[in-house]
Amino acid sequence: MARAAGVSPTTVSHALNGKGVVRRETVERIERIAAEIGYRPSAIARGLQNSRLGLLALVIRPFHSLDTFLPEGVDYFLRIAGAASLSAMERGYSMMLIDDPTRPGVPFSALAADAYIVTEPFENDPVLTMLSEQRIPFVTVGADPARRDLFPSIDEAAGQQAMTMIDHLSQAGAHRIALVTGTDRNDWNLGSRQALVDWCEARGQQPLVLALPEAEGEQVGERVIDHFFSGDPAERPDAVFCLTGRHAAGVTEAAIRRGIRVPEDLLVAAGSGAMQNRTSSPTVTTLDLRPEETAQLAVEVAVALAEGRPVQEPLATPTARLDIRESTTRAPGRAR
Amino acid sequence: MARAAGVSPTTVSHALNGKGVVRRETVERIERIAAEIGYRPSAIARGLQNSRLGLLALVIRPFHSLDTFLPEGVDYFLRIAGAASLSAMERGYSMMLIDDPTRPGVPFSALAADAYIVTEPFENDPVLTMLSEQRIPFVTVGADPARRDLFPSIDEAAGQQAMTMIDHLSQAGAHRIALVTGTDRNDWNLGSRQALVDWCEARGQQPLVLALPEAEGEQVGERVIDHFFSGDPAERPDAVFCLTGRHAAGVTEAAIRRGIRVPEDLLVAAGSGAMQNRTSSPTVTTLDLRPEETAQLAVEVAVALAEGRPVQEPLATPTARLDIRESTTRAPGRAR
DNA sequence: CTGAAAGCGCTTACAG
DNA sequence: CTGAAAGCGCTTACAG
Repeated sequence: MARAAGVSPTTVSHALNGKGVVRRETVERIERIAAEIGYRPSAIARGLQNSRLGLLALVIRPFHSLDTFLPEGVDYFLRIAGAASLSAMERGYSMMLIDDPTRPGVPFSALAADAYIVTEPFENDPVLTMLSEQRIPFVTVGADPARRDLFPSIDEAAGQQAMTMIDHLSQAGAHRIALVTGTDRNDWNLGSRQALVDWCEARGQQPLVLALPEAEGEQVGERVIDHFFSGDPAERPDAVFCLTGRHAAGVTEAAIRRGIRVPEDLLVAAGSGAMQNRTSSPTVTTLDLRPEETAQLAVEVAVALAEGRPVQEPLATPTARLDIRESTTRAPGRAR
Repeated sequence: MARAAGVSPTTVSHALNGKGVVRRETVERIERIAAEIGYRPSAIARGLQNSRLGLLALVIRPFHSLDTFLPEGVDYFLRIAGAASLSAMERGYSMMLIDDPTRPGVPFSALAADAYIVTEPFENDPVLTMLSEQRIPFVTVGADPARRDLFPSIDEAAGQQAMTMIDHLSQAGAHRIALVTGTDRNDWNLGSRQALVDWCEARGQQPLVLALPEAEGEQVGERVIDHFFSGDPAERPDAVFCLTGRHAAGVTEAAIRRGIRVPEDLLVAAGSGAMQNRTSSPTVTTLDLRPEETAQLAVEVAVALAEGRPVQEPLATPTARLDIRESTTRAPGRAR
């Protein structure tokens, strides 16, 4: 480019960036020639100056166990990703969706972001360890359960969200609530579990909790029913609260297959919604986690960190919205 | 790092990349120290060598007129983005979701991808012009209607997909099919329109076509009905084929509000599905464009281009799957 | 107003 | 086996 315009690289740089002092005509000539030959400064070379590319990365940790962003009917991750990409754009950043940046052989780019957003980190998550060791800015959505106040994080208040549902089930007539969590050791699973345990303790009940792999989706239905309904009839739950929508869908189906009526004999609810919960019969009550708002907040924080600006803590995700559906709505007078 | 290990940068580079010849012990020492101080080579500096970052970019052009990746109930774009990100990872690339890289003030990173995927480019799309001028590799999903064979593209066969639906409507009893396209001048809208025009011509009919903004979604319902049902009764369609699921949802609602029964008096179908088409009453027949497979193919091509490998043309998106629902299913004997 | 020099943090011939 | 030099494509003091 410098050669084409017959000037030095310095002048090209000055002219195109409006820095320094360059004669008007020179600027115009350089701009014209740049347009002609389709010259654009290399983003990489520019990034090298201040080690900033204007790039954010989103690491969706549950992907690790789920192996997809698109579990059938589950749009949570995609909604996070879409909203985060949008928010990033609005702030002049690009957003990159990556898997695990600690894996050997990741592309250069996976380590080149100015700041990272890590959703649902695991206990002692190696991704956070790496990021913090390298002093790369990051914010998590849901804390690392083992390092709660060590890193900037957006609190999910998993326990509080769980209580919203537990209260609802209780009001809907449940006396004995069983909880089905996933197996990932993240704040969502652990925090929700703790909330139920505390709640049961306060009422002198033994908590009924089962952890099953998120990835198994609807398939876990039979196992959940077997687990809670094969023992002492006095110990059977009258409500099952599954953290994932697909688990709840599977439980609902399995219950009905076994002749357990939903909601008459058993209330079922999910801590996060899947499409099938809106279309199944009965439809299933869920929590809408409002991932779009969470993503927006996360991007806001990530950008601040990338630019070295201070972040106002504490940060929290929006309160989940309770979508009450048939699975927890007993017709008055028809309750068992 | 070099200083910390008491060796030259060259040796560090050799040791960490397994290139050149370095004594075993030296390699080990360097690796140990690197681990200790959390040293990782800068992705940007490495990228500068071969101007490759291992970064792909996805430019979803309809975003321009839609202003969101998440129109209520429409998961098409997100499914493309999610699947593309996944496929990229599998091939050792990161995927970046960006808006319009030609806009002034875009982040450096938006111009730093090794190859671009542009979905649904517009006629004479400036994004393609810029990319081709700068000799940045790219592939489009759906051709630029004005430069059909100029750039590598994955053919959507919009006309063929439209014919699938037109044939279905015809078999379901339609004699007069109206088409509602979007207003973006892309291959999808233009190709589908052409297919209907040809089909009508072959049957000596005047084509009934209306283009309305994609972004208006369900709102267009009334306008579509007004447009096609206010004139000469002999000229009224007995089927409306909307390219977008939200348009179809709006048309179905509006028709019913006006006392036009669906499917008895009017068949309605959509060229791409939205959630509401599966849950409305009646449910609406749609085409499933299988965005995941399209995304996977696009990434495959983009990676090949980024690595300078030849691409096997012609390329085509998978054949859409027809999801037949109530809006085009007349009970036998009950048809008008 | 313009350009030669140094530097961003690495890698790659090449010389020792 | 190791390191000094050059270079990737820019930008930023600084000198002229």
